[in-house]
This record gives sequence, structure tokens and C-alpha cells, in this order.
Amino acid sequence: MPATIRDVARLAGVSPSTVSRALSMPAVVNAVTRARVQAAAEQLGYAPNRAARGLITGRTGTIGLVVPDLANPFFPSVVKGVQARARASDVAVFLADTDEDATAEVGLVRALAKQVDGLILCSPRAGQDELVSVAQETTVVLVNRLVEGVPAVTFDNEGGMRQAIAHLVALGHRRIAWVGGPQTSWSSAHRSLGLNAAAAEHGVELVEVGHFAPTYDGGMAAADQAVATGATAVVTYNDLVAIGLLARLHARGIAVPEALSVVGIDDIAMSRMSRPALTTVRLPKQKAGEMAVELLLALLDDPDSDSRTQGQLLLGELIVRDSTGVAQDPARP
Amino acid sequence: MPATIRDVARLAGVSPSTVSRALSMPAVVNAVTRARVQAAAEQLGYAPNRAARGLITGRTGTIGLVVPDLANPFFPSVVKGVQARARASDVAVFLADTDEDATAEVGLVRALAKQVDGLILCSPRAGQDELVSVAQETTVVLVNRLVEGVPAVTFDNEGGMRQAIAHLVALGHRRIAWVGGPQTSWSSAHRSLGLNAAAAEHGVELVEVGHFAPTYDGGMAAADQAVATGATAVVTYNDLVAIGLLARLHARGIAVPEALSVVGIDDIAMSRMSRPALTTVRLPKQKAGEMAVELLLALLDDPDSDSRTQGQLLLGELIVRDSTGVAQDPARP
DNA sequence: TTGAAAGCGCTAACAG
DNA sequence: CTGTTAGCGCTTTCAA
Repeated sequence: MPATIRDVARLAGVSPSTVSRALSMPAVVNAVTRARVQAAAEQLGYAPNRAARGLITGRTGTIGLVVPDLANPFFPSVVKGVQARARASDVAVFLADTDEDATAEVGLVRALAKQVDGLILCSPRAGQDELVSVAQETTVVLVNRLVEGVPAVTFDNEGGMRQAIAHLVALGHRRIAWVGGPQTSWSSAHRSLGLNAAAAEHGVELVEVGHFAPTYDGGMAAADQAVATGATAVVTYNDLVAIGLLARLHARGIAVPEALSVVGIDDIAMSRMSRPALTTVRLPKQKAGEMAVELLLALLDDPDSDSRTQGQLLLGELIVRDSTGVAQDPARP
Repeated sequence: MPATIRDVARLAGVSPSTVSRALSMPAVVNAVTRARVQAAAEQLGYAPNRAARGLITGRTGTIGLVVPDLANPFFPSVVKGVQARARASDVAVFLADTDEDATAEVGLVRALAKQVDGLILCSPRAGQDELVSVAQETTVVLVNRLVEGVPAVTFDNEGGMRQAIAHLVALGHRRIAWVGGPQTSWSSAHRSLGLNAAAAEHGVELVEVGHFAPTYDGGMAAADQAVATGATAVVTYNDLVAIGLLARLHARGIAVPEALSVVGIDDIAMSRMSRPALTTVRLPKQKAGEMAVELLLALLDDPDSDSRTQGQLLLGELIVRDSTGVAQDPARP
């Protein structure tokens, strides 16, 4: 039986409204009354009932976070960031995992929307139109996805790919393969763009070897095609794919980095632990989660804030490990 | 401006209470009225306001889930299970990550407790007394931790260890090392117990090499001591430790499984991907999450249910991969 | 600066 | 089976 505001009021010898004010607009009540109220609240271990407050303010103090698959190590990092930042502002987080099901995602989002002040959708699989329509009904912040008119926190895919190419070119690679992610993936498309642009700038060849699942098995599947391109280096859609690719190369006896260099993207914890350790473009995943909350809270406080159109762009950082090395000189085979 | 129960009532030409009943106790209202109400609700896209409902029923339709560290691949699996099962019963999940901070954990749990119907604490780091005290204030289900009088879903550590030992003994190992987890870890203690019992039964030696962080780095740190025991096989606190240990063994040029066999516990996704692939005891992590929700909901419906005392014990399953092999015959060195 | 009163949206008695 | 009434705990006018 938790204490109510009336219990506090009675104990402090004031009215409930004064208690309410003393606690949420302290500036507006007399210092000594305020002290008395605070003491009473303390003594009773009073905490306002959020449901009751929400009923009247229309705010729940809760945000929703939707991710495609927690088993993908990319997402727990983002979730941690969201959590941490949300807690700092005393907002609770509803978490939902869609299991990579774009259809279920939309339903889930709509259901969640009614219970929260705002939503963070991380790498949503839904179509653009659906996202726009959801964004019209609720305050939404996207992470790792850009949709016209919807606020978002994204990674600088182009810049990251530019760094990867610069690194490989510096090592002497002249023919580089790209193992793309899912056909519909927003980030895969942008990574490809950045790669092509950077390759063109450096005057090196970029060979795309199609689309694969963003998983270990996807990487296993992609390996042989990557090898067949004759490239001396491969960049993959993400680290999981790179690690799968590494496994298949090992099975085939193809040495990394001696015969083929491999670069991943994300810098998940596993990348450090792979053999050889994986060169990758680190994305500030946790930071992205934090910024998404920040943006969402700002939007909630001031819906007309121009962050609505702007969003945030987070830079990636090239992490060089053992999976990239010097290309053989093609003149001396 | 979402539709309220009065909007629906007006459109259906009935009173708000009838709408309420038609929607939450359909059996008790006339079929044709019910149909009319349902149609009206549908048409207006009506969804009951949970806060308002909670205010009166005292139920929020929300449970809290607390984990020590989402970055540890064990936990996302549990979370997925919790999610899935909770969604099936239309309850939302508040997720909190304590960052392995036992002190913060208690505060977080207490704060969360006021906003939810019940709590699931996964591998809590808090002390036994604190857990008991929390359990007195709220409905709590523990996962992967046993505390007298608090309902729990746990894994059969003893049984799992028995399987691991049986496997190693069958391969000819006679001296087996155990790399323990954190000193205060409930599961580490029980795994040690099971290992010792099984070793005794089989008449083989078990050597404990102390306590290490339950991480990749912990495994790196443990490797040399494990080797120094002269054991031909090592069982580690968890897969992450095993994989770190594998890395250090590789660096030292110690072949696995030829020179040393390694067994992990958990079967995280990474275990399949390690080189060599890791033999491990698979724990039904997702299942544990599902069962925890199930138990919690049962307790919520019937607080006197005797599941309170019982809890659930989930069995582990030995998964044999390449990291275990036949021991050398000590007679023929 | 404080109190009284009204009401957020819903459900639970209690009549009818 | 259905409507009326009251009230969950809180915030917010409106007066004092």
C-alpha cells in the first residue's frame, strides 16, 4: 500500500495541491512549507503514482525502443545507450524485439505507440511510407535509417567506407570486393555508394558480389564469390558477415591477410576475438542510442524544434587489426 | 486525440460501463450489444487507456526485467524469451541494464518495482538479503539464481557438469581443470559442486584454478594457469571464458583439442563460430525467459500459488564440437 | 502563497 | 443484462 499524495498532505498539514506543487514546481511554494512537505514525503517513502500523473498530464514518462533482433550483437549496444540516457532523465524504456519481421514490426510499433510518449526505432525493417505514417501519429526517432522528414540518428556510412578504402589502397590493394547486406537495407545501399565513390577517387576497382544475409552464415555463403572476383581485399556489410567469411576462407586454406584482406563494419565485441582479429569501421553504437533519446526528449519538449528535420550524423572510426595486410605485387606473381 | 470509452459508448448508443464490459468481460453482455460496441470501437480505433485502467485495477500490464549486462551474449537470449512470452499475454516489458553494478541494481529494482506488476531479475548481483527484501515488497521471479523462498527459474548446473565430465571421461581424460567464474557467482559455485561430484563418481581428478572474470579477458588470464595444472581438459565458467582461453592457447601454440580439450557453458552464438568450434553445455536461455514470465504471471494471478516455493529447473544439453578430443595416453608420452 | 474543486479515462459496486 | 454513481491518485484551474 504505497503512500498517496493525501497521506503526505495530512502529515505535512497542507493540502494535496501544495504537496503536488512542492514536489514538481518547488520554486512556487514557500521555503518552509516546501521543507515540511519534503520531509513528510521522505518519511512516508512517497513516490507519485505515474499512472495517475500520466492520466492528467498526458505524459507517461516512458519511451518505446524497437529493435529487429537482440541476438544481433549490434543492437544490445544501442539498447545500452538508450537505457543509460533514459534513466538519467528518469524515463523508463519499453523494449520490443521484432524478430526481423517487417510486418510484425508495424503492428508492434502501433501498439507500443499508445503506451509511450515517443518511440525510437532502430534499423527498422518497415517500408518508408509506413514509417512516415507512424511518425505522423507519434513522436519518432529513427536510428540507422534515414527517411525524409523523420528525425534520425544515423552513421556516416559514406565516410566510414572512405576510410576503409583509403586504408586498403595505402596497403597496395587495387581490386576490392564488396559483400553487400540485405537488398532492402538502407545502410547497405549507402555503404555501397560510399565505397564506389571512394574507389573512383583513388582510381581502384570495386567489385560488388551481391546481397547476403547480415549473419555469420551469410558470410560463409559470400566467401567463395568474393574469392572468385580476384580481389585482394574484401569489405563486408558487417562484422558478423566478415567473421563468417573468415571461417570459410580458413576452411579453404586461404590465408588472411596474406592472400586476402578482410574489413568488417560495426566493431562488435566478437571482432577483437576473431582469428585473425578483424579490421573494421567502429560505429558508435551506444552513443547512437544516447543521442536518440536526447533527440526524442527534445522533440517531446518542443515539437517544433528544428532538430526534426536535422537529425544527427555519427562518424565511424577505422580500427586496424590483423585481417588487413599488404597486397601482393601483381607484377611479381 | 485518441478515442475514449465515452466516444465508443455514444457511437454504440450504450453506457460507458457497457463498453467496458463488452470489451473486457464479453461473456457477460448481450451478443448484439456486444457486436455493436465492438463495431463502434473498431471504427474509432479505440484502445483503452492503460494508465486509467491501471489507476483503478492497480495493475499496469507491465513487468520489469533487470539484467546485469546486455553486452554479455547470454542475456539478450533471455530477454528475447521474456519479450516473446510477455507479448503473447499483452504485457509490456520495462528493460533495465545495471552494468554489473550490484549497488545500482538494488536502487534500480526498487524504482522499477513501483511502476510494474512484477519483476524478473536475471542473474542478479545483489546480496541474498536484499533480494529477499525486494521479494517481500513486489512479486519477483529470479532467473539463474536461487534464493530461499523466492520463486526462480534456474538451470541444472549439477546435471550439466555431470554431462561434461562424462563426455571428457569417455574420451580418456583423467585430470580435468575447472576455471571458475566470479567468487560471488551463484552459478559458478554450483557448477563447481557438480563438477566435483561427477569427478568423484568417475574416479578422475578435478583441479580448480580459481576465479576469473566471466569474460574473454578472463579466459585469456586463466589459460596459463589451466595449462600449468597438467590437466588434459578444461571446463570453463562460460563460453566467453572458453573462447578467451582458446585465444591464449593458440597464441602459445598449444593445440586444441590435441594437447588440451576445452568445454564451455551456455552455448552462445559465438561458440559455433570459434576456432575450433566449442564443445559446450547449452542452456535453454530463451526458454528460461519464457518460463520466468509464465511463472510471474501465474504468481500475479494467484499470489498463493505454490509455484512460489517451487520454481523451475531447466536442463542443459551437451553440445559436442571440435574443442574436445581424445586425451593422449600418459603411458605413451 | 495556498486551498477547494473539478476532472483526466476507466472500472466496480449497486440498483434497476 | 444494462445504466448510474463513485472514485482510483494526481494536477490544475480558480478563488481566496
